[in-house]
Amino acid sequence: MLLPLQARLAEAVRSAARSAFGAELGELSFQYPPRLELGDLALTAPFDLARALRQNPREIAARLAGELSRASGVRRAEVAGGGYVNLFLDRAAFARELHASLRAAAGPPRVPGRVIVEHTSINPNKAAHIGHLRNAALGDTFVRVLRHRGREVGVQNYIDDTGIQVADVVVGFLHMDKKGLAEVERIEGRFDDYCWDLYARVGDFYAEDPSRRGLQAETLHAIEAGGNETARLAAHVAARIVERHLDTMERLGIRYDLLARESDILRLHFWERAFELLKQAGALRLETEGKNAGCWVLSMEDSIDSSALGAPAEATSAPPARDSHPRGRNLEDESPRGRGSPAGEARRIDEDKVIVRSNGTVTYTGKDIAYQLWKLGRLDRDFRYRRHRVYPDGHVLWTTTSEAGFPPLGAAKRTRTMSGGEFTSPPLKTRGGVLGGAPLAPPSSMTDDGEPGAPVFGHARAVYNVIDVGQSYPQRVVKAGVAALAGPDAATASHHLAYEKVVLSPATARALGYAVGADEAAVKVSGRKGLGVKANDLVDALLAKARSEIDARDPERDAPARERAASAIAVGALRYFLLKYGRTKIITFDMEEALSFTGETGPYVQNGVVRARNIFAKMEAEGHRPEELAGRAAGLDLGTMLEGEEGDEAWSLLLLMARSDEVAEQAVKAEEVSLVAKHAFAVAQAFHAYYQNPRYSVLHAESEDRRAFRTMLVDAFLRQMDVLTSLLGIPVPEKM
RNA sequence: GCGCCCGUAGCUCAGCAGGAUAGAGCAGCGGUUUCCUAAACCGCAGGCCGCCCGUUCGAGUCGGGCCGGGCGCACCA
Repeated sequence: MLLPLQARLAEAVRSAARSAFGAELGELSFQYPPRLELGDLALTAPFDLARALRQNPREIAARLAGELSRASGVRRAEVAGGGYVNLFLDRAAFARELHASLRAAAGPPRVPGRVIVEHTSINPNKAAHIGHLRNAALGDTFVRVLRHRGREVGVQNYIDDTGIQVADVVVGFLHMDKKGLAEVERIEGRFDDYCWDLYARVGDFYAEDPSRRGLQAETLHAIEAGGNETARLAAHVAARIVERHLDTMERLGIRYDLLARESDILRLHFWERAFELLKQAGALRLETEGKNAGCWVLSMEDSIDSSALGAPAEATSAPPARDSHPRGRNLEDESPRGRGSPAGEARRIDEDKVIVRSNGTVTYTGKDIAYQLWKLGRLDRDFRYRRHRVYPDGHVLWTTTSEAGFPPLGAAKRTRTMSGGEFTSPPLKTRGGVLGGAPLAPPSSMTDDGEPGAPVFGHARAVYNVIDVGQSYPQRVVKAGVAALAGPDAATASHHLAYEKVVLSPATARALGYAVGADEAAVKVSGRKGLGVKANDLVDALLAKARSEIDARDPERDAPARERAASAIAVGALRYFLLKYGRTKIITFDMEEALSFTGETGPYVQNGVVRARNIFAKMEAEGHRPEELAGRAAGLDLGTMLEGEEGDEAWSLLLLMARSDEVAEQAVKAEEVSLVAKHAFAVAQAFHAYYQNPRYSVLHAESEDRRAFRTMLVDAFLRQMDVLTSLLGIPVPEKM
């Protein structure tokens, strides 16, 4: 709401600067004076002009203030401090417009082009833990904010179903537990928890006898080759764990559009194609001597313009130098250091990164380059798709597939073209045919291939990969590969949304049964050791806490209502907890703190909304019509209402709410969703304070006009919070 | 060695496209419930913004250099 006004005022400032000083101002931003008495918006442009013009900033400010005081929407403008121009807005007009726009709930204009956000991407070999939740909460919230700001977003969850982590669990089943596919299928209960324990045992199994690592390699090869019992077991494990992960995330309101499986990337030969293209482009070099002899390497030095890689040292002026990280996967384990790389070994910087090993196999990074190229619509291959699950609201989650019946790109003619793409590769063979006995319907308008009705995936204008910061280096390699093949623009379109890990507080680690040294400030989560807080356990603990709080307050509440509220509070508490920290901050997870429902927490935010709703409920119970009253407020003398002590307080609340869109926009630009969380808290806090004052009672207002005015304020708050809580994925219970 | 992240109140963190007396939450102390009641509100106390130098009219915010902590720099993912 504030954004259009700011744009208008910025234009007025520019034109004033032009006419008064003949100066051209670039981007200018508004600030907020520290106190309401000083003004509603502050302008620091005079300082910039003063430098350029070598004049006194206060004099410049005076000229600008004169111009701006005539701008529409501005009541007055005054010079303050060393040369600020402080603007006082026309409160009545602003309030009217704000309320109208909140009631209309009009979104921002659509921003053309598809955006892909990849998040979660947990190895499908064990239960999700707190670190994975941070990834998912971050990604999911970023998606919500992007959509709010008009982007069309596709959410992808990458499933590494052929990787070493799945192989380890398979080793555990086959060689430790002596269980084959049939036995594993019969395992009941929480399969992800079962594998969690098993995975930890496999670590010990290898440690006891290093030669057992051979089993790992053997298993991995069998999985990649496919068509054997081991591969079928791996597929079963991965598929079952993925279901558990999806269920876990569903508890938190986190959903996806597509599961992108690594096995499909392999079987549909994405890498082979990317390899060809990379060789053609001269991006890869076959090393003939040295330690990388026989490998295809990607040069990290001269690949392309280094600014496109977001090289950290680069001080690019255009975008805020925030995006200095490439991308990777949701790493959950400490890297197995200590084996074969003794400390103190010479560590010279590698300018080259091996993409294809001397034995001809491709590295993870190579596969990732292919996947990233596909996301950007720069690979002339596509997946086949089929429906994976339908969420309760009807939303369909698709999965990639390479199975027959879902013809890949190249087999059928493609109606939708890829930007600049050429289809030189031979069509892949496909058997076409039937699905579940039913003949395949012709492709829908949205899709060319695969199961009918699949939307277009890939072909993104921008890609955000939510991956932990530890993988910044491999992600830079991916970016370099993309740059080498698709140019700097494609690299720039690839964003690594890097976030720091979650570690455990000593108290929490001890509670989990781990010995913690007195000098340790934090304990690292370790999937290999089975050390960590499992996501479902955490949600369960939050639920239990919420239930007991509800019982203490309102023992009469019926069971379903109680459960609904407990769930909302648990989810709200957890999501807010995960979102309130900046993403580059290591979160030291402490169970007691996470279970807190007071202070700067999700429940505090929820409670603000519930209290506002209570006002309306009470009004209705006493025969008032809040909706109607709020609508009538537009006809009030808002100018008078917004004066005086109450007027000031109401005004500051309105002004704060009005900043929401600006905050969301900043969150997108800075790739920092904690801004939205902090803002939602601030708005709730302002409302709590206002609400607390009995003199501002809506129900017991001194006049009908006052009541209408306050009703409008509460109505605006509810509508704004509806937006903000949705952005954060925080549900609001009917009652607290 | 090179690179990245972090270092702000006792604790956990905001603030960082430079701007007006540095803000929250928790913990502590003291208040506020016949009220749209408290998962809340008000007040008190608590800060060489790691250190030094620089740029600037102005630095917690930018640059350089240190110090401390974490992470990365595989033919692992």
